[in-house]
Amino acid sequence: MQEQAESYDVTRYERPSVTVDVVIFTLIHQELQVLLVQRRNWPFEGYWAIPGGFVNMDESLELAARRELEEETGVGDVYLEQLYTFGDVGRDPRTRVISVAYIALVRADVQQIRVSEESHDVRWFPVRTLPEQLAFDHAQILAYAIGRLRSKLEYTTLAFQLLPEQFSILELKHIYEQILGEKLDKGNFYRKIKEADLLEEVHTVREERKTRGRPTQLWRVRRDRALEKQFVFRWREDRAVASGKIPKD
Amino acid sequence: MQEQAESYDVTRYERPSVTVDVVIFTLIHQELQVLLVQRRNWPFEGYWAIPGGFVNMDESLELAARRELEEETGVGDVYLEQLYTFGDVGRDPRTRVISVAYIALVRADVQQIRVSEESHDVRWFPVRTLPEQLAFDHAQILAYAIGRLRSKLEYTTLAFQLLPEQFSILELKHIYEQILGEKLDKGNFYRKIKEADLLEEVHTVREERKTRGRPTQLWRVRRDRALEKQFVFRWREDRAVASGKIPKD
DNA sequence: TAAAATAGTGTTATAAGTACACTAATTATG
DNA sequence: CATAATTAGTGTACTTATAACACTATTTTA
Repeated sequence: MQEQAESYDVTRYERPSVTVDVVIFTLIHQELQVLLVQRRNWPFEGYWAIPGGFVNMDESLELAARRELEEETGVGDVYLEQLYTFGDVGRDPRTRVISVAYIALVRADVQQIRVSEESHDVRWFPVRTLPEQLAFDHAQILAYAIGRLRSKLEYTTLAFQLLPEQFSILELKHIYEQILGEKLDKGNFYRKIKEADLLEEVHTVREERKTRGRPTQLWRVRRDRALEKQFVFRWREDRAVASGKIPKD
Repeated sequence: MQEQAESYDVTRYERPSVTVDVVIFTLIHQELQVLLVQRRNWPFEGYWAIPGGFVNMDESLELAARRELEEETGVGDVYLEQLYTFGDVGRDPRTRVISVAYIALVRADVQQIRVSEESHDVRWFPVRTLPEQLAFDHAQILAYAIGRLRSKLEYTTLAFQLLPEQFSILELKHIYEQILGEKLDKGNFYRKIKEADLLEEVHTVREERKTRGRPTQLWRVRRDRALEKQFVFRWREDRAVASGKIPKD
């Protein structure tokens, strides 16, 4: 109510609690996975939930999300994006809670997950085999997050956030297939990623080979192009995003 | 902080205030306009601002936005969509305020704006001639809203929310041009909107003519198709949305 | 030396978007 | 009644992106 302030009194109104929830994605075993915590206390004791926590008075929303992420995974420098704010009245049985949801993408090779005091357990779940019941309205949040990730992948370079520093083009293609949920043509994919001129060859080989066949060529993202904020590698040239609207509970 | 609740105490933490701000768009004189209120009190006294207000404990965020909208414009049944949540620490000098911003689209023929007690004035501003200084971080919110509107128009039927019940195809084209900021080909536009099979003819004529030329054919949106939630009329077949990220203050 | 895996190239077909010229219908006005 | 003006289209050619799929080339291990 920013146009009101006659005699502004901070304590005049009862206030909702504000939390941030962070949907943390990664890629393990070439599969898209999401981090969930198992609740130790009422309500929804024993249920899996999206990690989250209160916003402190002296930190921005994004900072709160980064802190929360750091507490759960020990990971600092990651891609983070605001998803949606969930604020229906009955979504938390304790009190009125408004939750600003974020998406985080962390690299497969750097997760260091911890179990906090408030949780029984912390685990990565493949998005294709999530627990049937989640705490609060977290199933809805998660579904929305996956949809957003899928659609954003089609017009951004977001996929690289999930890959290690060095990767092969077929691995990159595999990520796109995982998140888009469809097979892509190998030849077309090679052509397109080459045309984008976004990658540079890495001249080391991976490990001792055990399989036969031509060895995997490793690549990394060209620093100079990645820093151009304008540049994106689009798998499809242009594509619509899922509607910003969300289904009702 | 939904996974914590050892001995949950509602009063344990200091809480930020939560408001909704509603960026209200309409079309007047074939131009895209936005509703702003002029603040009567400190801070930013005399500055123009996006209308908004506190979220009550017993209403959802969307309901709060609808209430706020109704209070400022008297309009009830409109398109409403959550835009983004702004929560930086210093954005309101009075106290910590987290603001969930919404976009509303109202029809040009139904605005009944009122001046509330807290405002000097309420006015529609063409988006091309906005006040130079806005209150708080509202310039940023507004810029983000216009960008979102522009990109969503390309893959939804959203434009119809701005038109009166009856309209001509050239008027529809004009809206698309206004919001997209580019000229569109007349022939291609006719072809495309006809193919979509979304409109039905209205057999009344508009008013007494004063200009010569073939009279304007009026149309309205077909009820049966508009209700299919899946259906959208895309101006371009597919198009990317502006990044969900927002520039820092 | 053959099999297997990566790393490509070539070609064709389809569809969507763009640009622009052109036709047709209907009205007011001199 | 002729003409200008305005709405309402149609026709067509060009370009580009996507998709499908066959084919070649390279480099390794067994």
